[in-house]
Amino acid sequence: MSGSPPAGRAPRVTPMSAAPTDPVSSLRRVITDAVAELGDGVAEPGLERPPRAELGDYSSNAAMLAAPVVRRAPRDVASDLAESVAARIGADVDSVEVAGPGFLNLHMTEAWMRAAAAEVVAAGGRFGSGVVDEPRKILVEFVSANPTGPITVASGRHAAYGDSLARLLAFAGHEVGREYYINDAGGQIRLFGESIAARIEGRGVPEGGYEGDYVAELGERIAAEGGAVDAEALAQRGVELMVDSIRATLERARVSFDRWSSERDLHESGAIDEAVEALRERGLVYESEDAIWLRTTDLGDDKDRVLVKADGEPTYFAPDIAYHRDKLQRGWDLLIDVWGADHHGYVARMAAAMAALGEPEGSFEVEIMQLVNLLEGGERARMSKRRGDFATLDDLIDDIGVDATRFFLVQRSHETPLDIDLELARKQSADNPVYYVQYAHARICSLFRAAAEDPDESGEPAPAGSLEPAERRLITTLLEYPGQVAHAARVREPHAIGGYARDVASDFHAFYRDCRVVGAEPGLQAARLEVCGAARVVIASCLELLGIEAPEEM
RNA sequence: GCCCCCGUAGCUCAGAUGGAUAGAGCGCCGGCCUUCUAAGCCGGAUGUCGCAGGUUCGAGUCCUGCCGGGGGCGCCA
Repeated sequence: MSGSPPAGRAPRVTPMSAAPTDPVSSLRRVITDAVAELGDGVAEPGLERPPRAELGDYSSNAAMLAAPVVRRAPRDVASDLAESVAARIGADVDSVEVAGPGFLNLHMTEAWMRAAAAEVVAAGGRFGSGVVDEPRKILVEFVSANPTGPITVASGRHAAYGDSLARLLAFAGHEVGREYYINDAGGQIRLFGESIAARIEGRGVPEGGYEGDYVAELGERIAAEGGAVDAEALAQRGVELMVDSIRATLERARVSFDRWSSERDLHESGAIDEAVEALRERGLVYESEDAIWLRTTDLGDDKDRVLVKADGEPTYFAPDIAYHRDKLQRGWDLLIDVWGADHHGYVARMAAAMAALGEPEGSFEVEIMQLVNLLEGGERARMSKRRGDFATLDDLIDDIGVDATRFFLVQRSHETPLDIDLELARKQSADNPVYYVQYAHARICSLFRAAAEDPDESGEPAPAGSLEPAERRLITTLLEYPGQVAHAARVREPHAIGGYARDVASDFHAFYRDCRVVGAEPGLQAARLEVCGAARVVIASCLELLGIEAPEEM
């Protein structure tokens, strides 16, 4: 495999350069300013939703944080802050109350709520984006499954996670690249070629070789093409075909890459030798027992590691270092690698290598993925690429569809083992969270269609007292979105977006029950439609981050 | 032995710098369609947050030890 195939196309979320303002950020700023007046040294106050709606729309622990600094009782500080905050916000707040141990509870006005919904609609697809303080150039490397077999469900989880993470980081405001590293050199590839040769010749595959039916199919296909059939040529051609097939599967899953990097290229270009040389210049390389070692113990690893084996062949480690060096030389300042749990023991070594290359701490991260189990009536399927009995990502997509596949694969934190209940994933009902969220979106679109038939052209403002609790709750949840994005991006957890989307859908369905939209009195229909519009913006945005379609009707 | 992850409702899991009465889904029981999509909504039951200490005005969250589960510790990739 040489060269880089063109990147596939997937929907991208537009990154924003300037940090936008949003209603919640503005409130947060007011609190911060009020606290700053009390003196220095107070930690950044929190602004969150209180546990019960009666307590207010927003709650801050500012007074409790300030109390020890100014040496006064929390509730005492709180009452002063409450006055100051109320004055700063002005007409948008109904009241600022002191509650419990010293919380500041804010009750916002109806007008503020409705204006906030309008802001969301105005921001559209940009709402929630560009929330990161310090944008970085981040390269996410993920999947990178060996090109010796089809993409399994486990690799599919890497794909869904890595792709959503890349979308999320870009949306949050980082510059993001996505890359697949093809391990097209070394012993496994040799074995792969020998396995194909064996199948062509009708022999059994060699010890530890690849036995799946796809190997025989590859053999037939390559044999039909004619040309050389030695094991090395077979391996090369086999890898090419496998990579094509892997790319097709991933694109089907709406996962694309900006670049496919080849390990073989690193061998041929001399990049590996250069990397070893660079390490040698730093005095971290030595020879022992005919092998070449990297002194990783100086950099946090628990033993030194071999770069070049006694037989003169590089280990897997050496090209990996060369590859990471190349990524940095291409201008990325943070490399995020998504690895399987079985590579956990490799993290310290790679981090040591990065340090050996002189990279500052914080320029390399590894996200470790846990396994996926498919459940069907309690039965578990174990997945192994070496044998022929694995479950492929294509199989899963055929079974439950792309949307459900993507949603379920990022439903849990990537570092937690995942069980997928196929029966549930197949179900087209409210039990299935994918359809639950999509249905909310379709329902909103349906409302807009109905409203177009019966438009509210009164131009009146919404009547006073018309903001129902369910409506207030929905708007407040929608306004959380920028914070949700910032948090999910910071902790590299796109699954949080899925959970949040479900909350939005749930609040929307409750709103739908309590608040008549089409046919409401003049002024109110338009105002409520604005809330629906805001909900549609946020749900569509969440779904896009997850690579899931937002249907207009179902 | 060393390192990493995990232990929260019957099940699967959320719980962001420590904050108010620890949440959701599934499952179970019972209700709701002559009005905007019932792929929806509402109500009900269930917790020594693995155990024991410690720090704190306050601990599921932080610290220490222990118990239990998973994974990793190759001149394989």
